[in-house]
Amino acid sequence: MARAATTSDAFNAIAEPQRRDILALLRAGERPVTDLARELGMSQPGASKHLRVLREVGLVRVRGAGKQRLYGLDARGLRPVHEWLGGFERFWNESFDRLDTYVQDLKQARQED
Amino acid sequence: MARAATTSDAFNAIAEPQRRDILALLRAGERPVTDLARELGMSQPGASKHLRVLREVGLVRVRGAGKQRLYGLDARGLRPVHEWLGGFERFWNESFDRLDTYVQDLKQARQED
DNA sequence: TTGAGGTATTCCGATATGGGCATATGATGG
DNA sequence: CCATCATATGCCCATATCGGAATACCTCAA
Repeated sequence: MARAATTSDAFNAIAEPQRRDILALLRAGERPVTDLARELGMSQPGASKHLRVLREVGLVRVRGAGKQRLYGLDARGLRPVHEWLGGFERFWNESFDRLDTYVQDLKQARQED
Repeated sequence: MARAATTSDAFNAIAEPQRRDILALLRAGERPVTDLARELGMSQPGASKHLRVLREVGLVRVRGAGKQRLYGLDARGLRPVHEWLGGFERFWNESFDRLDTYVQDLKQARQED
């Protein structure tokens, strides 16, 4: 089996940096494909492909506007990610502490050599 | 070019559901590989591989304990993800609104057919 | 030392990726 | 209808993936 499809969920979709960039740009408002491509330094087909992925996981919506197609952010798709992360927030500081004791253990072990 | 390596960053590491499950389990405390494998219904080599990835992006720490190796959570690695997401929280409700108007546009367009 | 439990690594196959390029499809204005 | 701009798709490549199976590795105990 290969890796899960990028189109499977938001977690996979935002694993790709360029797609994160696209989403970030779209916070400023709707944009046509070519705009995004130019602004992010990618090819037009490249942008279209990434947008397709984002569309398929529901992070982005399209709207025809004359010849153009305006892509807009639909941030609700990020909620599952945020919720999953929420389960870990309380461990951030704790992890710091644990690491401290861990590092001290290492030092001690080194002295015992 | 293929997809970015899973070991490249936390975003890629948590794109895999089983790895998310491992991290979630580790919130309850350190565990040896076999434990995780059994509890999550995966093979021992499978668990080891996922743990390697998590180790390489710094989401997990190991500690030898006799024959066993205890894996523990290091949730700090999730911070970048959380921070990136933070930039979108304020768009969640707004997106709702936008979607409403979008749906209404669709309805209207359909009536005009 | 040898054996045994616990874990990591290697090799394999099937599959999905992202990028470049060419080209198909769409919509608009003459 | 045609030419044109805007976008989407298809195809190909090199590469990375995850999973399974076999096996190498490590640590302890006898």
